[in-house]
Amino acid sequence: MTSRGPSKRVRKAPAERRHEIVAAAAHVGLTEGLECVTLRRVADELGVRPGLVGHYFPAADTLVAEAFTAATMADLDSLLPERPDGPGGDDTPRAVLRRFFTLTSSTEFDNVSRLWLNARHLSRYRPELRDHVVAQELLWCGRVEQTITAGTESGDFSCADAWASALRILVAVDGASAYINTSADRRGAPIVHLARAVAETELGLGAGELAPI
Amino acid sequence: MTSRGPSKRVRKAPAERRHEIVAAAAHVGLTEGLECVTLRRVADELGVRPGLVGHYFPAADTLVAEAFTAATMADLDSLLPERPDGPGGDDTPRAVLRRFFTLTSSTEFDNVSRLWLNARHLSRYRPELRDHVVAQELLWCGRVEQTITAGTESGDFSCADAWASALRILVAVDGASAYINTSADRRGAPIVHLARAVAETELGLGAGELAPI
DNA sequence: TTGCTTATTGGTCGCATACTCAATAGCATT
DNA sequence: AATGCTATTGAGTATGCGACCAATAAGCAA
Repeated sequence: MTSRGPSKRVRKAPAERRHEIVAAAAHVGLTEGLECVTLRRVADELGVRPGLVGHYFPAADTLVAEAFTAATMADLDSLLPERPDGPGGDDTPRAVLRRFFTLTSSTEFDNVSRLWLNARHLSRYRPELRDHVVAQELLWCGRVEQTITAGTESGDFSCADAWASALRILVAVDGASAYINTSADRRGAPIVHLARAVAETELGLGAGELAPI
Repeated sequence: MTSRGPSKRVRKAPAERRHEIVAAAAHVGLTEGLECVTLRRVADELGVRPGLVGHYFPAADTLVAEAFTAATMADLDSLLPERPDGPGGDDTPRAVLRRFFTLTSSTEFDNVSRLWLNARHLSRYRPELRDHVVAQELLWCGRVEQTITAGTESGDFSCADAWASALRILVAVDGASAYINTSADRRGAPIVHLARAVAETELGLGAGELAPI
């Protein structure tokens, strides 16, 4: 059980404490939504007083923005490894994309879909968050582009403009996940595979070549 | 100029007042976001006291939900007329879709894109709004399906499953509009035409056949 | 004109948020 | 063991929200 009374105060190095706060904020944002990333909610998560969180983040917007980046960065590397054939698995670009589409359409990814939807809307009001979201969008798109380029060079894919194709593939992914809070039960419907189909078209592959094995 | 002091109170028929409130809430939701649809904000818009709005909407969620429906219903009929060849223009299904893609990718549609993004996220927390969004999603999809079916019967389109195609087309539209608050400046990029390209593929048309004249 | 129904007001209450700042106490250094 | 730096607390301010309710007055009907 979590400690009830005012626990003995623990003094930590600023860098460590700050990192701890961002991690807690990322967890709250991922599971409950970025609107719930408040000084009080994050402080509760850590068992500290709200004032402490406010001390490290004089503007709450900064905490929300960093929470988003922390949460999405974690998924990025697992979904799209920086070097498709680097250490940690000699996956072919085709295998990487296959895994990408399998994971992004699984229910494990639902909270991540919610987070992106959340962040893209909240960016309307919070400029600092907006900057972080734009940066992540570019990062993800670049990572997909890397994978496509690698596949084109190895002869697996046939693609004239890797960046444009990456853009279109991500549009399809984001479109499919837009309904996560409303008509998510329609997932079994044709929309789940739209992103995969778009990718196959973009990369000159036959239908089903990026489907899970 | 707007009246400053407490203007003489005006007494209206409940039905009229209620409709007026929903219209004002829809305007606020469309231009400033559904989070700004509060009892106070809507009351200001109308020049009445917040208590009055609260009287007509004992639960604020209801007002937000109805505001969303009112705002989206207005666009639906202008974008996708119920009878493609009915009164008000003997447009062919092809012309209807052409206009649909032209309008949805114009900047005039930006606030509508923001509204949908807004509503789909907010549905996470507000069940009543969620119901309205789901209903609108079905309505829009059905309207696209109608147009596709009409085009298939007239021989303009070639489509096996009109409903599935309508779903995929809307996924592409929503995907393209997901970046409205973040990377909207990328609109000139290939993503704008993705939805149109998806539609052309789905309906067995050649590339560019749904492009603006 | 008088009276009555009820739409509308004005105020309050409880709760949650961000933000500020002096006071406190943990921990490393001396 | 004593000292000093500063991480941390606790309390307070200001703003905004939804919800509630008695008092008021607008406009219709008699």
